[in-house]
Amino acid sequence: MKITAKVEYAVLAIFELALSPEDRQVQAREIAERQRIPLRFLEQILIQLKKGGLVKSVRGASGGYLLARGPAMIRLKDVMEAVEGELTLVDRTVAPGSIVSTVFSEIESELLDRLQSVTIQDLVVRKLRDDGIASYQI
Amino acid sequence: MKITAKVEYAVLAIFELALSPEDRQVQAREIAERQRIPLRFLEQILIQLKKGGLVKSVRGASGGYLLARGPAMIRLKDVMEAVEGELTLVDRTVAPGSIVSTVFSEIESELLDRLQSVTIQDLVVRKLRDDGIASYQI
DNA sequence: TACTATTCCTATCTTTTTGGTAGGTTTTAT
DNA sequence: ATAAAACCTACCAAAAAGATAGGAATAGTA
Repeated sequence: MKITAKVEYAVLAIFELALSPEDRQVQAREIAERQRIPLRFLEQILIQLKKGGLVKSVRGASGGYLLARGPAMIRLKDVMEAVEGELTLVDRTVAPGSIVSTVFSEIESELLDRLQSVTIQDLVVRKLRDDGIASYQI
Repeated sequence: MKITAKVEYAVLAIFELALSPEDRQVQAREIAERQRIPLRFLEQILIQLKKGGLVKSVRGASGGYLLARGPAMIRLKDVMEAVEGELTLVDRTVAPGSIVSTVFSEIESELLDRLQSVTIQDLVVRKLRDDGIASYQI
């Protein structure tokens, strides 16, 4: 795989939702401004995240988005898959069955496991800790 | 990063050189036929591998390529870098300094370490073992 | 009811990357 | 001399990435 701008935008958006109070929808416009994401592009990403079951939306004026479940239940891999489809390091191998291909597959699996191991909650916790440390330094 | 066809071709080519007797050059044409790689494309890849210091070449009629050092001294990461330049999971992050970007960087480092941990010798050993097992099954 | 702000759907567009091809030069064994 | 190989440079087509655009559906509010 490759962490494209789109994937990073998706994670940033989910992260932004995780940081804002539960049950209070956040508008695409807000996220776009805070994270410097092109609004029309972000809209498409949010729709994909919705289809992937990661966010809920409220339509109409003063609508917005919320997480569909708690940040501890959302993994980095989920978010990436929602916008990228199946995650692969090797798209279509050129020598199927070869040892080279096998080894790449093994490494791919390990990478996926790693992405699975990180939750959005983890990111939030780390941010709070980082901000805490930063505030001591003033 | 992403394991492109080009990268896989490069590893397959190096692997092919590792399998053939030392100090006996192998022609691009041979590698191309054995691994089903478009010859003209492979030629370019071999030149990059040479510039990367991984292979030596013998020019002129009945020339060819050899590994520049033993397979145990060549790592998967070396081969990939020779043809792809610097390996990155996140090309240019969209939110530098953010926790999201930091976590992706950490995972990238781990992936690079993993690619560093595999040598071409490892691939050769595994192939011999696999072939051994296969031959028992006849 | 009209207006406005928002989500949502579909299409299009531009740039970059990928995966080659092509023509020709240099080198060397025979 | 010839042929076969490495090597160099340029080009090209398809796919992916990164948006932008037009407008429909929905809902809060004056």
